Amino acid sequence: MTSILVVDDDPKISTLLQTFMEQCGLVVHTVSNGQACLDLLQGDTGVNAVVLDVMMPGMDGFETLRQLRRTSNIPVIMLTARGDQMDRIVGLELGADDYLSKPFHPRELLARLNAIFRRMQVTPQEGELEITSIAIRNVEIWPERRHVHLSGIPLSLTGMEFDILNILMTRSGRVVTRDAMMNALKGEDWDVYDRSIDVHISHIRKKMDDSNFIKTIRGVGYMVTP
Amino acid sequence: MTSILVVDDDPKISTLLQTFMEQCGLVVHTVSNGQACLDLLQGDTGVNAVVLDVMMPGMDGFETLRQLRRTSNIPVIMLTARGDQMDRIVGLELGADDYLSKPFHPRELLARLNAIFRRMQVTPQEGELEITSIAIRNVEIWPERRHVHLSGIPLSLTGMEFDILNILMTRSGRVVTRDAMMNALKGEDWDVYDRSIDVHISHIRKKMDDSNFIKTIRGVGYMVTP
DNA sequence: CCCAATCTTAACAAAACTTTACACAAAACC
DNA sequence: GGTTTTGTGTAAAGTTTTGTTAAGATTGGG
Repeated sequence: MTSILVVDDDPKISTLLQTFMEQCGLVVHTVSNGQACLDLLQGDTGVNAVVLDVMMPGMDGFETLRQLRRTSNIPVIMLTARGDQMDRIVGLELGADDYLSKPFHPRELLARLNAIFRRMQVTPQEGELEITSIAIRNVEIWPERRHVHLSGIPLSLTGMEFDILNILMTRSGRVVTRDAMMNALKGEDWDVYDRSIDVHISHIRKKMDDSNFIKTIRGVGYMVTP
Repeated sequence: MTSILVVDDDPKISTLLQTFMEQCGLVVHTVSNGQACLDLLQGDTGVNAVVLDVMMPGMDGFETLRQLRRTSNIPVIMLTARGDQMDRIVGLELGADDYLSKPFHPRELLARLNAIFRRMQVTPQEGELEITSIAIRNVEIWPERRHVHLSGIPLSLTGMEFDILNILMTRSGRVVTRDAMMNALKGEDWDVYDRSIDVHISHIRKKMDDSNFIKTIRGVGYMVTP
């Protein structure tokens, strides 16, 4: 029995999706805000996928996704304002599995859910492997433990430095923009001068005594190559 | 090594995607019609995903996908006319994994491919342990790592210099026009005075201490011969 | 409340990229 | 062949972006 959680503050959409999907044989739960979503998914609830609206009062969809991804890789489809390319890209970078632009036909949502389940080919619960460490070249990082080793020797980083290195290694092989970092590290409501990140990068490089591990992609951001 | 098949009758799009994705370390094949796509995928070709245009003369994308799905569940991203909701729904119901509306930025296609691979748990790192390089005469280049060796000695290039050398070596034996370079390196919306490339070429030649490795094709562009 | 560690901002230095300018070379023309 | 036209090589100046340092501002523990 496949179970879906719909997170949307607009009851019209929630009930529309609920009735439509229930007719198609799905179990549907609905909540109206991000916090409730996180709370609900905290335990082992048997939910197979989440449909998450971006625009919500209080904690928005991005923030919800960001926090959700700390502990879970449950499939998430995001509902974005129509045609907003930025929303889509941000969502995918934060780890969304798909998105859907409003307005949309419930039928299309269903098609996408099917596509995701077919792709996964395994029941969602099975696929949750916990990452203990990521190793790239002579650097190994334990995200949960917040430890880093450089050539096997512990490296002492401050909180922000660790977060930045962590996000770069987690997304190795892809460029991470300063904006993406700020979004992933704190919330949208973090208006920090971009250059603050440059300073942290500089400090990390100095502590690592290696200016090449983190590459500068001029005009875009930074990257770690696997 | 991740391998992609692009199916599109428009050579402009095919080459644009090919150059962009090759820059990103993917192996890209292109064919211009659905039948060729099916023929190519008949055997075990090691292709990891298909990018399929909907609107093609003869067998269109839907028919191609339908026949493909009889024997394969390889990931397929469809390219649809912009904003055509019906196309998207039909495509997803036929078993497409995602779609992308034209016009789109190659970067977004890449983001979606990554999303699909992540979902499939075929993480790029898994297949990319092997370092692939292109070696021509006394020059060896590692596109993913962004490293170059000249006669076995590391050569220090700036980002733009590397990109230019990389595209010339990736497409060795063929002339690359300045326009093609600008398209491949940045987006279509990059209005730079052509001569900027000449200056970079000049710098590369000086750093390599070799004016013959990159040949000038007067009135056309530049070329590296294997 | 004070101190110390950390984070942010500001300012300047350095690097990378683009544009300009002119010398030179190749092709086209007469 | 000599001249004009066109395209390229490259030094140098101009612009943008990033690196680095150091001075505030913030935070959290004692």
